Amino acid sequence: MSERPTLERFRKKALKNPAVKAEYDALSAAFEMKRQMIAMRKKAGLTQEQMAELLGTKKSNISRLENISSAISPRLATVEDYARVLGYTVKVAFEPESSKNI
Amino acid sequence: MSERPTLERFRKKALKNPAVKAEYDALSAAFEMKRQMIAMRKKAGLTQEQMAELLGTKKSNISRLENISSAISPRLATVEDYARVLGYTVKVAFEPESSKNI
DNA sequence: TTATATGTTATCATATATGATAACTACGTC
DNA sequence: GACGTAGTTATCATATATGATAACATATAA
Repeated sequence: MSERPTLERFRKKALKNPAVKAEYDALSAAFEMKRQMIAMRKKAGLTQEQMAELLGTKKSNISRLENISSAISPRLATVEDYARVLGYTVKVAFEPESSKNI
Repeated sequence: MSERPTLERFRKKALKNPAVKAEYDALSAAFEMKRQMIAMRKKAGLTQEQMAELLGTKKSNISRLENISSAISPRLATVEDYARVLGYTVKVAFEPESSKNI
């Protein structure tokens, strides 16, 4: 099996179009989330290397996790671990698409 | 390499203790999130099988995703896909642990 | 009873996230 | 220039999420 015809597949394919990717990033939860994660880390006065040590990993992995342009969609547990060592908890909320301007 | 000494490892190990697991579930973002996901699907009047079709997968996978007791920590993209077909967007928020009672 | 619908669970295969390492850029500072 | 700091990127290995299939439980209806 080479390609699975899922929404996920479509997503990956569409993201190869730079214009689509930019639009998608702006809408994706990951985009704003990563910005918040970086802000939290910096507010705590930590470098990626220090953050990596707190999480038992390496700075390169933290960089990948925080990178906006990264194609990875992290596991919820990874985001929770990151937040926890900074003293935060994670809340996931769902908003109806129809409610455009909150 | 058999065991990686990460927080994730610790988490997996601790979860084998039922009491720890119950406590952890109550605190984990995934716990409440999955409850919301199920509620959204039912509000839309969809079965797991219909949901699976919308997402290009199978009902057994939807069941696993929605299952509270499941040890899986889904990818953010998976949660977003699930929400999208139901007409929702996903927001991830971080709350300081010190703010106990919101 | 026999179906049918809905959801669960187990298993295996595949895709993807994550870990580790190394090399690299860019920036200051000396 | 050399040196250190902070972050990035590429690569490979491993862990885990996800896909598909099948079997199962349970309820409801006929």
